Amino acid sequence: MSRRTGDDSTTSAVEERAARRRDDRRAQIIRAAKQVFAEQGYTNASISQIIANAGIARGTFYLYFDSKRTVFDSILGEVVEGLTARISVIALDDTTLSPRGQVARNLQRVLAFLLEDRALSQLLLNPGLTPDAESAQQLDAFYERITLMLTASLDHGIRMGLVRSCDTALVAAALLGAIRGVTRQLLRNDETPHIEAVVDELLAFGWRGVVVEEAWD
Amino acid sequence: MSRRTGDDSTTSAVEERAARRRDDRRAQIIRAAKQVFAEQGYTNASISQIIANAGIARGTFYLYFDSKRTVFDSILGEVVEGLTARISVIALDDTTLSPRGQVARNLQRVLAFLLEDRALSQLLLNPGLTPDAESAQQLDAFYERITLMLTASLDHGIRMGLVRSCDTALVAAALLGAIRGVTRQLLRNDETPHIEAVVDELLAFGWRGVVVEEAWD
Amino acid sequence: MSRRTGDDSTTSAVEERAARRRDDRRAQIIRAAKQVFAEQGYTNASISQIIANAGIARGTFYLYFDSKRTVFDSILGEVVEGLTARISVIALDDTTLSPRGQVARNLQRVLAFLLEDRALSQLLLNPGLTPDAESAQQLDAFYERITLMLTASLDHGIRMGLVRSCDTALVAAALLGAIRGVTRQLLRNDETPHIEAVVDELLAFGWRGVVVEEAWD
Amino acid sequence: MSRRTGDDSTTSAVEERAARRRDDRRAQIIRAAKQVFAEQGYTNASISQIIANAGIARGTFYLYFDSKRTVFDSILGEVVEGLTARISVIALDDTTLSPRGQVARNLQRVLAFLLEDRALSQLLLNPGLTPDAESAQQLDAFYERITLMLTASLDHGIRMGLVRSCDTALVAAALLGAIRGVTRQLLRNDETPHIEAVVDELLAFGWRGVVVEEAWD
DNA sequence: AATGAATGAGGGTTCATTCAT
DNA sequence: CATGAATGAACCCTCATTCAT
Repeated sequence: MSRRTGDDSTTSAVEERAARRRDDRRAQIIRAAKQVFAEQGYTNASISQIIANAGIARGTFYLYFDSKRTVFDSILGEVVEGLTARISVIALDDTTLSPRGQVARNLQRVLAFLLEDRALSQLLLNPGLTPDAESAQQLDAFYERITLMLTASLDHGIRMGLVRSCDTALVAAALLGAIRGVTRQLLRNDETPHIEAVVDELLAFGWRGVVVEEAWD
Repeated sequence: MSRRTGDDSTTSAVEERAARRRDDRRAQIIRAAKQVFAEQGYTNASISQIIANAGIARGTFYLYFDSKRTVFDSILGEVVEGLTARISVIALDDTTLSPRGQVARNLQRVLAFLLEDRALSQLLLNPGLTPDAESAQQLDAFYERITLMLTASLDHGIRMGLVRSCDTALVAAALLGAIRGVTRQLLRNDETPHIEAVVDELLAFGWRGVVVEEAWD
Repeated sequence: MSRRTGDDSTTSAVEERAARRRDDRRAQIIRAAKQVFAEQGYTNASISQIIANAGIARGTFYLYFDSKRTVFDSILGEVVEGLTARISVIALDDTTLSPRGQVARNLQRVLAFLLEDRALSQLLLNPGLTPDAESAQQLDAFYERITLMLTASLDHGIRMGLVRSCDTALVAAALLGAIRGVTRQLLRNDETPHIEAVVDELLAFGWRGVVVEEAWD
Repeated sequence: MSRRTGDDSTTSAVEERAARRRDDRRAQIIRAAKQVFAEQGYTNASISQIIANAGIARGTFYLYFDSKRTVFDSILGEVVEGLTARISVIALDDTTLSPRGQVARNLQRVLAFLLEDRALSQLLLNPGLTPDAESAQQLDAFYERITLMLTASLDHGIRMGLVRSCDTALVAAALLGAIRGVTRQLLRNDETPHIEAVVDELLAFGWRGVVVEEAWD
């Protein structure tokens, strides 16, 4: 069905522009939807609000997304993916950056990502804004993954004599909770904070809580 | 909406029985609604589900509550009130129980309360399950109150030389987050945990993170 | 959920009246829907038209039927069932009524049934008014059944020496078509016809065809 | 909408080619639409299906037809016209072909036309596949015309002593119905039948009915 | 006090039609 | 000529709320 009459074999300029416009529209809708979902939650949000927010007609929405649910899943996928991409596993044998430095870098990237798109963060922090139990589980699964990573790190740290002996699963939950709590706090205030300072403070809090003192710094 | 508090002496036995029946019904509906709200969130929950769960007729529901919203607010009020009642301000001059002991007692009471009614806890932990932004703010306000209490305590601790110097607002947010994180974890597992052990672990985590080491037991 | 307090074990008068009212409503909706479907066809018909025709509110419709489709199926089932019940197999050994008489009786009952509810008949005569191919096949299956019955009768008649040798399947289709054609004609005219006369004429046509024997080849 | 009929001499070759291309496109769309309408009925059919079937873009459709309705009317007109052209009035004074032969020839032409384009025939046989009551009446009017022709022929035949005395309107309806019934049957089966044999059988049925004369009353 | 049939505003979605490119 | 993105009216259905019994 695509035409191309006397053109060279690569994508023509016209097609390129069309593709860009299409992506723009999609992004525009996602932006609008994200905001509405973050404010109202999935169920309460209405297509009417989304399209009003995006400044498009009812039918246009369905040109870019199959359903209300589809946009939401797109958004949720985006945030989970975005975060996952910003977290790298701590390497204890890294000679260029200390474990604590690596954690700091992870935190910095994550916080920067979250503060950049507050609506997205609201969705991430509130599993209840989600369409249904199934969707909430997608988020839960993400958090579970993080918690397991943290638990494993703590376990490893204990074996290395760097971390004091403790119920690592519980402490991991507490650590993740602390990060979420601080993030929530940051989002509440409108001014963008000095991320490095926040990370330092957060690390100081976490470190002094879990470490065996003699073994560190 | 509940009658009789001052209870003038003319109340007959008949009236008393009627009032008790009324309160029972109310409680029955609240119980049913709480469960449905916790599972589905406010918007997704339907009156149909609530009355089916309560085993009453549609009209009966509206005999006891003005609207769907009203039940929810009742429930939310109940949980906030219940928690507030279980938290007492730390008294540094208390000679019978150390500050740490007082915090432990608070935590124990709060966790016991939450684990006792899991549906309630879900609502508390997920502001997104709430009817709207306004209602979510009621919860936020509660958390804000707790955070301010914690901040004040930390500030006081710093002045007394018990707590290391830090961004107390941020650390307070982290502490509250840690508690929420652990609670969430506890609710996920079905088995009821040994609360004292959890509190010990949580305290150890928080303490070692915020204290000036030399100054404490 | 059903109550009954101090009542006898059988259905109470109240319940009976409620059941009757319920059936009345259902019938009222079916009546309205039948008319709309007959005039517009399934797809073109709208719930708005049906409820306007029935004089009820939107929600009320869904109190009695799960969906637009459900009403339609109810109606289609009713007509197929009604017709099937009015057709009895011809018994050649019946001593009280000749085969031709039996056919006449069948035709009379069928025509009377159809003329009694013209909307129903429209649906029966026009498979195209149906929701989809699947639903149309339900009708087709009915006609197929009738055609097979006719074919079998003709085959039997040939073996008995009563019917001239012919392509019975084709003649059966012609016979059924003739009946449908006449019915269509009757429905077009508003006045209710003298059914017996119609049946006589139809039978004469089927039996003997149209010619005056002596005058032809 | 189609240009050039009187065809003034100034038409250039270029214009001619353009006109032909235009007609081709039109035919292509009609072909696609016919199929979709026959399968789904007017209302169920969507422009999307038609253009997908025709392999053209959305806008192109509206370059050739004003609306969905317009294509349908074109198609309906085509079939009615095609049939009308294939039916010639019976001439009793024709010395080269007997009346029965003339009827046979009519039937052959009609059946051949219908079997040639099954989609068209579906539309013809199912007034319910039509946009609305108004459109259905166009079809009805066609059938009415045929019925009147048949009635007139029968009346004439009676006056000539060739046809037995009967309710000619009713018998005409039966005859037309028989033809439609047989056609429907032929369309159901996929294999193309031997038309002459069918016509013979159909004529025999109409002429003589189904009985073996000696065996009855 | 209790019931449940009835209501109608509002939800998500589809689709014939238009128009800038 | 041809395209396909954009439009918005209209569709089917849900559900909080009311009210006669």
